[in-house]
Amino acid sequence: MKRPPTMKDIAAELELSVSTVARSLADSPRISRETRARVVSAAERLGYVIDLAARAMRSGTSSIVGLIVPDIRNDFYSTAAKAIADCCQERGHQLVLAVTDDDPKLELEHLRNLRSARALGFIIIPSVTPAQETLRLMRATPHVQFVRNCSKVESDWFGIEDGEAMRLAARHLIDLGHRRIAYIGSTVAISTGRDRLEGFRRTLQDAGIAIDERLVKAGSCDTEFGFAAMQAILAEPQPPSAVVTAGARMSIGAYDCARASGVAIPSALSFVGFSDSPTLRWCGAGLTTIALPVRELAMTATDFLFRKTGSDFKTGRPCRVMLTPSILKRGSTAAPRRAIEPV
Amino acid sequence: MKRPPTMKDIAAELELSVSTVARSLADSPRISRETRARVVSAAERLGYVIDLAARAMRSGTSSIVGLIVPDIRNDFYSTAAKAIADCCQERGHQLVLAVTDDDPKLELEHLRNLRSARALGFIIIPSVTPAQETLRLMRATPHVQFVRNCSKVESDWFGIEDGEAMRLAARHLIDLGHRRIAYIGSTVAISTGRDRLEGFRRTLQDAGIAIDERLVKAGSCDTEFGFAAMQAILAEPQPPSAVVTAGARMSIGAYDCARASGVAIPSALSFVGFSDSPTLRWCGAGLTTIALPVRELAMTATDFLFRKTGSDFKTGRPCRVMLTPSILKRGSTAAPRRAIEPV
DNA sequence: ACAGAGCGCGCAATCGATTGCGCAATCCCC
DNA sequence: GGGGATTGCGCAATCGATTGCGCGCTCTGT
Repeated sequence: MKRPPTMKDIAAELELSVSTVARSLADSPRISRETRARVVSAAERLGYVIDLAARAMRSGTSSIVGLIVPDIRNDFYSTAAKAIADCCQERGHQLVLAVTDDDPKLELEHLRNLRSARALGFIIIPSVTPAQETLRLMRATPHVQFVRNCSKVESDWFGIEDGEAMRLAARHLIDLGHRRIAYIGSTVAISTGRDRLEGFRRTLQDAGIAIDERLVKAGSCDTEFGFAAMQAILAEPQPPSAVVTAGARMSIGAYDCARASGVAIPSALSFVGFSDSPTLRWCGAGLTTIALPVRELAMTATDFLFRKTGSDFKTGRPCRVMLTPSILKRGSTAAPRRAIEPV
Repeated sequence: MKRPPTMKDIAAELELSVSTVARSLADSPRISRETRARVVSAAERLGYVIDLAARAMRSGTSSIVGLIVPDIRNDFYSTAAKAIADCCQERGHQLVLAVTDDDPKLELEHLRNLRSARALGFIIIPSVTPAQETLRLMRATPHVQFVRNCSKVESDWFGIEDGEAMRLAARHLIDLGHRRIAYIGSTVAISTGRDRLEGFRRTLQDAGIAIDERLVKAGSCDTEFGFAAMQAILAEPQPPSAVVTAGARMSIGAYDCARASGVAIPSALSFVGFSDSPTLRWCGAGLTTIALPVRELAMTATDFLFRKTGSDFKTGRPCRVMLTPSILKRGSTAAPRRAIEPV
């Protein structure tokens, strides 16, 4: 519990001034080789570690990087968190984890905290409806938006080709012979929800398939919604032969509901999940799913944030990076029982 | 990017001294009601937020809490992280996430960083073989050990009844009629690995069942080991009729291997998983698994850490809290094909 | 041998919040 | 009405690292 030694302690030990100690540890050229060596050795011996608070105060900004996520239990975000943590660790930054539960109030509070901590910058998956002040704070601090994009703030955005993801899913089902395909996704209030649904619609349209709006469910991002949506879809007089999901959590809920309802997958219903994790391979004969290059995306975003906060950064138009998802074809999709001829 | 306003700005605005501003915001009784109100309103108007670095410097300790985990993608740890993040958020602390990958070097580096940041304390799931300096740093900072216990440091420890967990698993299988039961767990170099194996052994012994050491696999904590261990077990001339796993990651790997090998679960092999997550319910007819009260445990541990760092804390003997796991009986366990009579 | 150049190091201010001490004004009571 | 008590606020130091400036010493060239 005793305080770690400071530069003052080292200076006293060696009968030097604090300035000299500071310059030695900073590798300043104005210090003789010998003195530097003595200082470095004494620092090590005494167990000196720099006081980040003092440095932050002096420099006006800390080495803290914020990560603002709706849900850390979500495999998608925890994978991203791991990648981001790795990047931060490499560069000697502290990663502050802020979980919002998609609650704008919590989100704002976390943003305020990060501002209090004079965070160097942050990576944010914006909540569905950020508060006004949240937007202001975002504009006032270097940051990147991750996956979701809140267009009310002009920021750099690192996302996935959401439309393409759904095109892959829908195309796969269409190729298998499905014509009546349901969609369960997140609200169109978020960019990702909008783009995914858009991609789904377009693909079906391009294939000349009419969309039954009763089979299109877009709502909240949680497991419960997925469950309820699937329930509603199964209760339709003319249930679909396939379902596409467009969100990791709701995908889980939807699949859970289908299983609980005794629907045979894939013989009675083909199911395309969203996002990937080791456990998903277990579902029945494995889950056909949309895989996202999460780690790559997260590392790209973090690197960019660091470059941006660096001194040599020229600010230009907001950067926009989109990585392409892929589809993992496994056992939860198959041709429909009776292939229906295209209309 | 412009600096947030400071107390000095507020003081200038109101033609007061910085001291008065500070005392007003700190709700000191030595300030008139009117002045306090003016200060508070000006602070709000200017968008003042306290500079945590300055406060940390003055007080000698920041409001940062460290969370040192081997793997944030593990559902067990991410659930704990969520609970801990919630606690921190409630109390206005920043949670710094440090992922070690069970690498002692990374672990040490993170500990050094937290010391640099003058962290208030930390919650650590110790790596398998912490470095000497890691132990020293642990002793020098308030912390609690979570789940795993490194007995080389006398700390407060919040864990689960590991022996009891395995007793539940083994007992369940024995009651179903199994007599040849394999064990796949983590290395006995960690406390949890030791205690779990111990619990497994004792339960079988108590039931008068001899243990075939060829069916006992204890190794690293990862998915790969689980896979390999299961492979080895299935290759035995006399394979078991049931398997108990004692770790979330290796449980996944083991199950994966069994499936890949075409072993029918539960008819040819009963399988007890470890830890729980929404997706686990999907495996075949659902996975029988050991459920751990993660959230409760994490919140208890965090609360304790806060109490410990508080001023009114009387230090006594290290605290030791053990919560009890439960077993979720689902579809991956059943009676063996031919019940074997007890020896 | 002397002036100027260059090297090595210390002084002191700074960042923002906090706090012990002190000063002035008002108040109370007898 | 006067002395002590109380109230309301400012001064200045402090935490630890960083940095512009300057001082003294050594070295070099002529």
